[in-house]
Amino acid sequence: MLPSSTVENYLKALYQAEAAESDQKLIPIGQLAASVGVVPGTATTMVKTLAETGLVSYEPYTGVRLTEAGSKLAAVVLRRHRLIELFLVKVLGMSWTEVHEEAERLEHATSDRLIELIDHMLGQPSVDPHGDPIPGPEGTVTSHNYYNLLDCPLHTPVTVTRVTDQDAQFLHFLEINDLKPGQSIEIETRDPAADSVTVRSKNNHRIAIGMRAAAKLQVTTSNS
Amino acid sequence: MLPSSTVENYLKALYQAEAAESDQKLIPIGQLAASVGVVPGTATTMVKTLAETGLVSYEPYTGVRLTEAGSKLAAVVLRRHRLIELFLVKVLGMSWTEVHEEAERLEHATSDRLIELIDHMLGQPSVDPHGDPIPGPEGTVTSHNYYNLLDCPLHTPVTVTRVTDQDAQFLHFLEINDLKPGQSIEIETRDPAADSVTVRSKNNHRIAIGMRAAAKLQVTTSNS
DNA sequence: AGATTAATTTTGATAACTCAAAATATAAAG
DNA sequence: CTTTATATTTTGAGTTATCAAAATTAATCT
Repeated sequence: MLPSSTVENYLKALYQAEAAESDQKLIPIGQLAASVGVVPGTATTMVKTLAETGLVSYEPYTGVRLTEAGSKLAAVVLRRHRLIELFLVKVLGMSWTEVHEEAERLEHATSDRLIELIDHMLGQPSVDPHGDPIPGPEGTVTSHNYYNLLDCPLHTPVTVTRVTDQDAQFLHFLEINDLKPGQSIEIETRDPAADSVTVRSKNNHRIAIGMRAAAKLQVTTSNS
Repeated sequence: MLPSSTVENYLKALYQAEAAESDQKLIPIGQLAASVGVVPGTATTMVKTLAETGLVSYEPYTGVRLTEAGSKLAAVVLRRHRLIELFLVKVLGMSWTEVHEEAERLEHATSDRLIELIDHMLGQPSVDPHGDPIPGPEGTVTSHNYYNLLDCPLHTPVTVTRVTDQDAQFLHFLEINDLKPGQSIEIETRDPAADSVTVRSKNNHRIAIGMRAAAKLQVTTSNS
């Protein structure tokens, strides 16, 4: 039986939560519920059926974790999502700030066939417009460990390579401030007390962003 | 409230049933149920709620008809479906024989925005790969009245312009016999007793097809 | 008209997903 | 080590869409 889009969304949320916590601890139900957008009770019920299907392992009052099978399925959904995003940007000329919503619906309606055609047309890309890695057809991911604006070296040119937030407002903010993936920037100051990071971007423009936002911008140095 | 894909499918089925019957009579519930793929009782229930929403008018034991609103919505769904089909063929290189299934799912997951981008990229086309007319953004259709292989003139070159069946097997049959839309053909014989129509296609190939199939092939003469 | 047949509607159940709010378990704080 | 706060689970109920099968209506055929 093929999974409903609801199931796909739960798995995807778990996959991303697990990826965010680099260690392999359980995801609490409340967090899962919040990111899927349901009340906690609903998530509990759903998780129990996912556990019966063998897609997650569940420890009551403690949390959930994807099984091998669940993780693979989630990766396939993310593959669809990210290839669609890139396709919408590259082929249809949509803005990277708006493709997330669209992909969120399309990812549940595309056949494997179509996804592989898109993959081929795009030249088997490895990252989507936000710099998120695109899993392979079998759900294998090659994930890099980038710096973010909080731990990268100061006064050193770095390139924005990944943005770990899909909010259109935020992405738009990055766009108008030359902080899109691909752009070269340099950190000037980092002030935890002021909760602020000062960035020098293209054309020597200076912008201060909060540390919450800074953590969402991942960068690479020229030698990595 | 935006309509569920189930509702969209019911409306689409009704729209196409009404288009098939050129006169404006009611569509019997049984027929609707069959084309949506549910048992009649289910269709009855659904039709009653559609009637409450004002999308259809319903006469118990007699049949259903789309209202103005329902008709418009159905046309918008068909617009999505047909633009997607053409897009899949033109841009992604899929075969016209296989795009129907894919569009059947995608049509419920595409935003107006995306549809208009596709429309623009394709140059605001008027027909899909099967020759079906593409309704405008507001649900307006310009429908032609083509001949079909049962009533077109004999021994006269005609061009296949529309195929009113989405079955992949059938479409594949047409493809390998040079009967795709755009192809020029000529009717040689028509024999009701034998339930057979003989067609001469490109390269003087002759093929006999049943009248049931012949009725699904619409053609235009050179002067129309 | 009366009986048979065919289509339609109704009824009762089910599956998947959800919420609100009560009950319970765990963690934190005094 | 109790009390309090927080997170989780359970319970009861609602929505949408479906089917099987019984009941009803309409149509057809002597």
